[in-house]
Amino acid sequence: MHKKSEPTIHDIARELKISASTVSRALQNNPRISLKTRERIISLADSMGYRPNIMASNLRNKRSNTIGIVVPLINRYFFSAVISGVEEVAFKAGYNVVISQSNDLANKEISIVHSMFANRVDGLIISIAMQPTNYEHLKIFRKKNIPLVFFDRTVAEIDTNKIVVDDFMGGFRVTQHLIEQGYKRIGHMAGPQNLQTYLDRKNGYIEALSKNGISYDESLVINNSLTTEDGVNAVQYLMNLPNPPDAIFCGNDTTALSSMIYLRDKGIRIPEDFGIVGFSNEPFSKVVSPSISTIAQPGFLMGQKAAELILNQIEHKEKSFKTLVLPTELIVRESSNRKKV
Amino acid sequence: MHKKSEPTIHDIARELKISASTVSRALQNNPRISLKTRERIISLADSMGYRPNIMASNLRNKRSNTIGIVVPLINRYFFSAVISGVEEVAFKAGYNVVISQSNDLANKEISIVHSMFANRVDGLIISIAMQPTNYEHLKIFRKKNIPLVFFDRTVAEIDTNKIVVDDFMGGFRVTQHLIEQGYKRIGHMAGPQNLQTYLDRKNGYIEALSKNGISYDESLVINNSLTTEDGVNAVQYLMNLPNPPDAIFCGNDTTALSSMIYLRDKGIRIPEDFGIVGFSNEPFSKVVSPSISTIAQPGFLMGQKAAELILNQIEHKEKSFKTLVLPTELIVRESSNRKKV
DNA sequence: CACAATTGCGCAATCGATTGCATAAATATT
DNA sequence: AATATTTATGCAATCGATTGCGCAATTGTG
Repeated sequence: MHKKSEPTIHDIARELKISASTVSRALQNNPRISLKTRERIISLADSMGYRPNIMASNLRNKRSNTIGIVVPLINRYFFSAVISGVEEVAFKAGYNVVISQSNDLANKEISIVHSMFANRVDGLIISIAMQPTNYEHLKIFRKKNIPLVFFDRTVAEIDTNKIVVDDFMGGFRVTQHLIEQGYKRIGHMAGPQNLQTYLDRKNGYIEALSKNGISYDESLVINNSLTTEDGVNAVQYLMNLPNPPDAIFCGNDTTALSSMIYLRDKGIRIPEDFGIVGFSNEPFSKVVSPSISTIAQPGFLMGQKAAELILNQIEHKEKSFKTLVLPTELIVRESSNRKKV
Repeated sequence: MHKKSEPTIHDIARELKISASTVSRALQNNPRISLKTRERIISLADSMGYRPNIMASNLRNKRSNTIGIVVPLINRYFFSAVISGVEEVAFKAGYNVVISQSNDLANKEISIVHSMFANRVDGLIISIAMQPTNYEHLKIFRKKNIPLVFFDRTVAEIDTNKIVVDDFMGGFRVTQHLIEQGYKRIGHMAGPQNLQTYLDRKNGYIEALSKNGISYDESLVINNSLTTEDGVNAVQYLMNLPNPPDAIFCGNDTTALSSMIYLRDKGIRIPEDFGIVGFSNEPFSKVVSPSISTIAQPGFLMGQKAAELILNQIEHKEKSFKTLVLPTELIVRESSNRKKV
């Protein structure tokens, strides 16, 4: 905070020998104040470099003009795209955005969410951490009726606004595409199965197999945390099976890449011998060689929608909840395109 | 804000038939309150689900417990890494971080910075927009003595804490490396020259040429905004010169990549016929093919340092300013490594 | 011209937590 | 036992902006 205290409406009032109420009203363009007085006030305020103390205003108005956003990791393309979208919409509506990252740890998430609550954010937008917990910290928001929006990774047992991409269709399309490309044994690297997102993708995968009369072989599905190392370990394991797969649908682009590099180093040709598809369309997936087929998730749009939803709840007291399902797009690139579609 | 108003210290006081002062002190573990009373208060506070209203506390204490951070674009690896570093340190110290992006537009930056001021952030960490302006909005912070830290893109005329990477050495090393690799005519794609960062890189480039007895040819230097398209246009232009370069030092990895793709499509072999080095070590530069040599900037570390500096100013009223110069690291990859070092 | 309606502004309480000073009670000191 | 000291708590002002209510001055109406 500032050493030299800032001018307040009282300073302006004293100078002009009027009351602080009048100053406050004038600055809000309240019609109860005459044009002449208002002009005197605004002109003095300008020359004094007056800036309203938003903390005081917020306290009185019982709102913080702030939206909280919690992501697993800020420094990840998809999440920073979402943040960027939220920020854009929120800023235009006169809101601030405070962000925090959970690092995918339940305890940090709980601590962050409590802090956001104590700061009286007007609403919270969150994509939950991988590490499972009981979500009591989030249920508080529902209990107190503070707008809450989940995006991407949601909590089924909490009824509120949610925005997800169509993970089921994403998983389905990826698998369908691999089948159409003539791959016969398709594995799947799934994420933590406590997250709906990853469950849906897997279900889409299973559905596509079934529709094509391919029996679902559970031994080809690996549940891991989708880190670079996990990717390597998983393909290594899969390729050592008696009957290894000839394609894999990876839960994200990171594992798609690390799998690809591992296989390439083993002399396996992509996509001729082995097909790979990722998920999320990280920027690198377009520029690596071979480029990686993947599912595009509209991160920026998702952020904008999340902000719009929460602003609706905050400002119009919208009561009904919806779950927005944004479309995903299959992007076919080299890593799975052996028929050169 | 909440419909059902939250319990306050007054509610606790009333229930316990004591004063709000006592409650406030007890919750701060003030030794003036007896253990017995404190325990009663804390236990009741817990059972009521009491959470202090930080806005009220902040108003009274004349601090916001909030650090503002402004970046050109959240959704860029380097900047989100910095944000991540700031967030980590700030959170541990009990501060919130509010972020905004300028989209490299001067007007949005001004608007954001004013908003941060009105919100009484305890300190501001900023990397300025490319679009030049007079920086009056930032000088206010100095005038009012609100801690201000520049990172990466700084303003020379404002005396305050700054954190930069050693751009000069970065530019120097890149150029030296290209020379050592036997490239003879080295071009440079420089960014907007109103930013010190890019000036320093260019000066490093010039110095390396000079040290190696190579005359500086201004026609090989292009000043642009370093977008993907700029990169294509620049190499296209350079390659059409009567005496084109055989290597280029690009101001960022984005242009290095787009240049590379353009040249590859023209049948020019990288690095055999033409050497390319970028700047910033974007994640993709490691995984593209050929992989791109670049300069690593420690974004996360920079964020941590920025947060430490500003917390020092806020909490210990540190008066002296320093400019931290973080080391850069040349990462030699395929795009410039024709001698296979 | 008397009364009503409108306009312009101020008083004082409020939001919730904090804190200097005062007071009361308990304990220590001589 | 009387005074000094310590301990425990309360009173009331404060941070800066907002707003319901009321009052006075101005303008309008019959």
